[in-house]
Amino acid sequence: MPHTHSRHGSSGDDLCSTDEVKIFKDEGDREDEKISSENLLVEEKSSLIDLTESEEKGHKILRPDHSPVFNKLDTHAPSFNMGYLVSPYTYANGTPSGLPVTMANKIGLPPFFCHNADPLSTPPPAHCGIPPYQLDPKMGLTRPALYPFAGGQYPYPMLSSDMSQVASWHTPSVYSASSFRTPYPSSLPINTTLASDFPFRFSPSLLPSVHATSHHVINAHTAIVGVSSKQECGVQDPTTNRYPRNLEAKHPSNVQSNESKEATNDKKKPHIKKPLNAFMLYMKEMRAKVVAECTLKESAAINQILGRRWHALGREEQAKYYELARRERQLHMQMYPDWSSRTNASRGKKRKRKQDTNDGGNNMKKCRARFGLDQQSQWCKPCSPNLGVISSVSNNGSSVGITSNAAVNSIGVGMLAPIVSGGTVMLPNSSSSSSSSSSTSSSHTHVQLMATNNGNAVASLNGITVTAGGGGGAASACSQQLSPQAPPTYVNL
DNA sequence: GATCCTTTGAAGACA
DNA sequence: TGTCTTCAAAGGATC
Repeated sequence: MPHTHSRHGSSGDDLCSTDEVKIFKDEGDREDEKISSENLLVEEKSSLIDLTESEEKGHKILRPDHSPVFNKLDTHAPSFNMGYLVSPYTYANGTPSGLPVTMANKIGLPPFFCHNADPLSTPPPAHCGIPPYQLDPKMGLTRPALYPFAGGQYPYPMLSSDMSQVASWHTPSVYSASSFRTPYPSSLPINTTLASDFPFRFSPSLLPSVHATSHHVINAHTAIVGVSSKQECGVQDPTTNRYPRNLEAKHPSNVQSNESKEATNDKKKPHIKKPLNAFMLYMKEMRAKVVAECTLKESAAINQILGRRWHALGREEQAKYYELARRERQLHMQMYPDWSSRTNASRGKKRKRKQDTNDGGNNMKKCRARFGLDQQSQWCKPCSPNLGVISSVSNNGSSVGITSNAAVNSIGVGMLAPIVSGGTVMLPNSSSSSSSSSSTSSSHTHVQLMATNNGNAVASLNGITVTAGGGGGAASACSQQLSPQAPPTYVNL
């Protein structure tokens, strides 16, 4: 069987040496619990995989609970332990702004603040693409009228009481069916043990009814997809002079005679996608949240955030995704015993240019070059951890995306704040500048926001007033603010 | 319309 | 054995 591997995660560990991720503390004493995956040795990660692989190879290790994974997750601690979960702000009606971190921990709350203030709305599963925001193709991420507050206080608690609602839909969905595709055909036999152990990628119709809970809002997306135009027969790679690996008859002498025939055959063959690895599963789950938290829409930027968060994820949390991925592979292997990644290795003409660092189309690289940042830098952040950047006004002119180095280091997202004259929003300071104190206020920086008539944003941080030009959210500071008229302004926090 | 970008992990190919 | 490459997802950007 092709599903054996001899490698364990490598690139991620490499990143650990360069990718700075600050470990934030909760208000409580959860410091000890926070085990960053960056601290994981390669051997440790390997052990995670080895453990599951040993099971995969038939050495079924006795585990106390093989119930659906998402059930287990209901009780575990949140994935991220950030110290700035608690908003010091109040609602417009003056009620306390949200749950304390400790409570958030108890309910398995992710460390994300959520703009969705509608307590009646149930955020959709990540894959549904319906974030609790209105996504206007022109205006970008928008929200329903959210600025009815008075007095200029930032009305969006980083963690509102409504977050319990968020928790209710987020936490179970970590491994819930709603978060993952259902790639396997119902006609294929399913090992019942496995199926019961791995329900999240089966639709209710594909599984015994016992799994068809109300939580399992299944996306009908399947791993078997029609052959798209991308999936053409392999061509010789001009850079490597290689021929696709999955087509044995791709030698030039055979290509001409077999090309059209195989192309026809390939088009008839359903494309069986690779099972998702742990990180992919994590991304699929978390993407919608990241999109909702900030103004980002570009997947590349979002993936950078998710990559950071993945590294910041505790070992235990990661292990669950590794386990999930292992089951994905296991099930995939059962469903498609003849399939191997080799099958998909030559889907199209797509050949990456990873080694080409002079790619002029890379906005991040452009931005780095413009601001003299090294290649490891992300988000146009300056090198100093004590610097921050106010990015830009969002497209609808009613909010401003703010990102600081601290925010990037901690959660990797920009903050979206409404522009109000005299409005205030807080940026989380970096862990280096925040003590272990439980005082929330000591770990945040107050930012005064003001609107201007020309669509720019004026923000005042600790008495320093800066102006940022129009554009998008935090990521847009990179992708859109390349105009010399409106460079991002860095300020000391 | 195809490809790129960006991330991590899995796995095959190759030296 | 180690290195390289591709593909999984995602969607805006670019060609």
